[in-house]
Amino acid sequence: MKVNQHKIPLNKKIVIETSAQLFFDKGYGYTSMDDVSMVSGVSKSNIYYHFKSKEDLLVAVIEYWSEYYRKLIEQAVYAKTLSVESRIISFLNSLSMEISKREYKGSCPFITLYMQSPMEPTDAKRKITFFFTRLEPAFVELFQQGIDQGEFQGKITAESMGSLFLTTMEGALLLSEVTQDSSKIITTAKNFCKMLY
Amino acid sequence: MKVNQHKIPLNKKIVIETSAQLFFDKGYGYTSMDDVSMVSGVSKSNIYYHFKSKEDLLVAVIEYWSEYYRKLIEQAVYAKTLSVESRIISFLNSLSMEISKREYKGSCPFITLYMQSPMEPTDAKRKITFFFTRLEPAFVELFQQGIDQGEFQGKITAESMGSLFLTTMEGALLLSEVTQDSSKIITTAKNFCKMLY
DNA sequence: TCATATTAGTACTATACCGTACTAATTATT
DNA sequence: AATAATTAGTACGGTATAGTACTAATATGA
Repeated sequence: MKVNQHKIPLNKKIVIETSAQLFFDKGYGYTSMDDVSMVSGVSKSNIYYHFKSKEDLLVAVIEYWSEYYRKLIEQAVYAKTLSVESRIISFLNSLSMEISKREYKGSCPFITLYMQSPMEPTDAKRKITFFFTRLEPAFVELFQQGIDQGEFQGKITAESMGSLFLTTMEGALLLSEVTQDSSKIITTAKNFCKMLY
Repeated sequence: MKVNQHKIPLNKKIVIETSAQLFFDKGYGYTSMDDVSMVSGVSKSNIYYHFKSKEDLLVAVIEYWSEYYRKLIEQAVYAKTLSVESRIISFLNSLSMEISKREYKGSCPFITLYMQSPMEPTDAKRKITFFFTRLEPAFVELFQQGIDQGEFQGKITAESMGSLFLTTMEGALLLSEVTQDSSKIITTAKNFCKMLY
């Protein structure tokens, strides 16, 4: 009846999930370790038992978000019975639903956290960079399917399409936050697809 | 022979320009008022003579960047002898030159500063939102010219094009920083234009 | 000239917050 | 049962930093 089969201490998981939300909502710099302790209900001493520093916790949070989005995107890419555009739209719908749930605060955790990092290279920043380099091929594969199935015309290569799409949607996520307009995500995606026909 | 005709105290200007760079490079939260004082060479007491708080200084910095980019974009939009694409490319070239000058740190000051702001609405955040709402019509006008001159086909409206372009380039700026790849800006723009032909 | 605005310097306060130390209880694990 | 891992609690140290107080010098403008 144990929830926790893999020896991951329960509190460690709670702390990661709590601070993932807090860092995302309030920002890394505006979230104190005492905040994390209070909101999670885990004692501060226990937090420092699991994480040697706040930055160490940040790295764990980034791993958490990486895994979270990796799964989300995997679902979209491998639902091969649907058209590429409908897979894109359903993926973005789940994204924009989450964003409106959090009242337009915090569009993309990776960019948000990267921008809140210090100038110096850190493990956190490296992990974020790595996430994006891993992400692009997934989108390229998606558009390759779209080209192969004749859904999009091959005016530009699948590589360019995937890269451009990722870039565009990243911009849409951020601008939807800055302009408080969650509809931007879907309209951007639709316009993008229109240009590909 | 006075540089300073409009009664703007010299030090005030120096402080704004210095902190514009520091906030951009190091980040708002990682820049102390003592840093600003040391780098600018203006005494801290004098800084607080001109700005009642650090956040007040931030607002001035955002106004500075707004004006800076407004001018840059104005030049691009109203150089009507050139083709739209070449105006876009030359505008983006000046952008990416600046970015490589600062060694890929700090892509878009507005997004960077917005992401570093606290959750609560602030004057700074409002000014950034305002900047982007003002920015979009300028790009729309640019693409309207492109359609009118037959440079782009009207597969989507000039409104959609302008909005999509702004979104895409914003994403390119950010991802060029996160992935440390300044070429992304130009390649993104070129691919974007290719899709419009 | 005289008032006002701008400047530097120095010292200081208040506080938020990361991280540590230590104790002791409780919960796995073997 | 014994050992190790996980947990809470409490208190505190150290430091960075926003902002203030006050004095006094210098520039500016009327």
